[in-house]
Amino acid sequence: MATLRQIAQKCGVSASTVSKALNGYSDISWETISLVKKTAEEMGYFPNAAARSLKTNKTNNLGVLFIDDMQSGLAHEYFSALLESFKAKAEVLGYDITFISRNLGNRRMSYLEHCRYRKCDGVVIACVDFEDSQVRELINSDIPVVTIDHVFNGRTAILSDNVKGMTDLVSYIAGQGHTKIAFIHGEDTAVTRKRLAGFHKVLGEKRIGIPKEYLIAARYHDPASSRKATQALLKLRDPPSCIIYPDDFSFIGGMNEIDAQGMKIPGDISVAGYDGQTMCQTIRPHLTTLRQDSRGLGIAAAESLVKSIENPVTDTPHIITIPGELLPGDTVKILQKANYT
Amino acid sequence: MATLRQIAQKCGVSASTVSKALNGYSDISWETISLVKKTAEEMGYFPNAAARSLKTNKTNNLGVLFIDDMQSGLAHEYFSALLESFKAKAEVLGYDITFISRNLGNRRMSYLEHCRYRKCDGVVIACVDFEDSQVRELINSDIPVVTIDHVFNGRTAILSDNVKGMTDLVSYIAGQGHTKIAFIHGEDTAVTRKRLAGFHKVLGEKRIGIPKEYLIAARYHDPASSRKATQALLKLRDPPSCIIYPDDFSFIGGMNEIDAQGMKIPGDISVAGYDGQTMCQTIRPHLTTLRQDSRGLGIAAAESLVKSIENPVTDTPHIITIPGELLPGDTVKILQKANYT
DNA sequence: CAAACATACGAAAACGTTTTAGTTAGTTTC
DNA sequence: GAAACTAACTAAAACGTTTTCGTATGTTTG
Repeated sequence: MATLRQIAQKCGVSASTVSKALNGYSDISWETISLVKKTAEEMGYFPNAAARSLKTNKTNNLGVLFIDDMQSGLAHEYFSALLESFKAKAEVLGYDITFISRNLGNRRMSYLEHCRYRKCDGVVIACVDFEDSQVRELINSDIPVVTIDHVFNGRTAILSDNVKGMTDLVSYIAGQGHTKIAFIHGEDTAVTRKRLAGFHKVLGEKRIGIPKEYLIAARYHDPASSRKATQALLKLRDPPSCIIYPDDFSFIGGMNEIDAQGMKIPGDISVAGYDGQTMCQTIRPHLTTLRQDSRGLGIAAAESLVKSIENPVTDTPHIITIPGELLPGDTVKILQKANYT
Repeated sequence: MATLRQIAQKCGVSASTVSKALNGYSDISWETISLVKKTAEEMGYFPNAAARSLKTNKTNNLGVLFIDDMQSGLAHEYFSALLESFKAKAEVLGYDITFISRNLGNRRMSYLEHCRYRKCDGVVIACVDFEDSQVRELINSDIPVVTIDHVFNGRTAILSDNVKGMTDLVSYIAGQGHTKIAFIHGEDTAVTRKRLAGFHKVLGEKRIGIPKEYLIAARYHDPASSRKATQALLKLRDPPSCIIYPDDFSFIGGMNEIDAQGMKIPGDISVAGYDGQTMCQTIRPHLTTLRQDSRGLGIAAAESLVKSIENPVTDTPHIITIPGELLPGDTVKILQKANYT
């Protein structure tokens, strides 16, 4: 690889001049600049990232902290799309990405240490146990951070609009005439609480009662867990006419149970998911669900993070909420068209 | 962050001594080593990756070249699992990973240039157009490379065993008494050719004829494309009793068509997929398919790549074939138990 | 006892940049 | 025509390591 010095030699100027010419300094003549740029191009010059970052303390590298242990990290379509779009946007903005983990080789290190070791200019955090002390250490550090689907004091956060999403979904279901709506929700997280809020809001406004048994917890992304919950719901003396699942994948577990009971969707029971996973929009019947704009989240995260890196003074922490989109699908039966209130 | 010099000062030795102590040189006394290590620990020392790699020309970074344009990169469960396991294994071996792309910021660069810019110690290439001239440039470079599911002259490759996989799958189907087996195969790639070879091998051995119309091309991972192919197959005067799809996701398209025709799986027609995607093992009926060990591929890739980086002399290019596993499922009807030959 | 050898350490150069603080030469200004 | 500017460049230090080649002791040898 060509170095600055080699270009300098070929152009008959000093290395500093070449550096300045390439970096747009104003005290270099136009002729020199164009000569240098041309030779650099010819020689296939690329700056040595290590040398540059050693000097500038900037790496043009963004850390990505997605789950660590356990599987579901990239398996979740929600997160793989998020990562994909984040990466794409980061690239456009001139940044590469590096996965942050708890240890490299036999060396044990904290997330923060890993970030410092690799000198990440900023970090995006998602899909992670936000109570973890190492995560908190990172969030409380001086490294620019953007979190996804979780808000921290004084930090920029990108949120999928779970309140509005759930509101839209439940409004739609109620609008089809359903009054006996059950919600199998996920574990107690910030996201879950938002969705519960949306759920209660709509039913409260419409004065639709919610029997305690209609709210039941399951694990996210775990069809077996949702199947069990479905079973419990179907056994009730007064079973719901519609079940909302924690996510599209979990719905599959419910579907299996419904099938096993010899019931039909949506003839005998209506269902809805949450996510907008491709697969569930491909199989029949199309699942009624709320598509989360995970690509939008990824893009917003990259933009926000880079902005906070490059304009540390003018940029102040903020919260961006990305709306989802109702996908009506075919799994919610029309009981009676309610008059829109 | 603490630097070597600060540790040196605290210990009353020179920077070189600290460096040597930390890197296990033999000309440092045991007492000094332990003193240095202790102080380094106390001061939370981590070597500056940039400085180190500037000097050693080693970054402990592996490049990952997965698809560039178009979506399906990480959406494919096959690739997301591959990436996940590759990353995990690489971490254990002391390497971080960096995505390689065609341009950073407004700068256009080739894959090779990106690798050089980031000084990747090695690169894994998968899920990419292997005919692309930039890909070939990278493969022909002096950077250690491991390719996935494609063999290049003089390069280490990790392959999912498509010949054996297809052989096992078709043997199983034929073993259930099927003689009219259609294969909707993907675009013409190395993988497709291997699967076709396996397909022909089994049917040839069993003296089962293959009408031309039973071999039909579709696009991988595209249910619409497979649906069309399915439609064509079902319209035949002598339609197959079993259809093999290019992959599990494509099967969904076929399923929709079969459904639309009012036919039942496997009562009226049998089907099989390829991949072993979680979703298709969760819905009912469980898809008969061949699970590819994508995690195994990722692990093998990381191990091979690191080995070739760290032992450049003893390591010679090789091909590793990772077997899959037949998942019998419920979508292939037993016509008559054939006697195993 | 001189010569040879070990042992434990340090000085200094080097990696390829960026950036500050000059330095030169030419041009205005009064 | 000296003083003050300006334009265009360069020298050199610095970033934090690694590594080669010394050097200063002390210990064996023959």
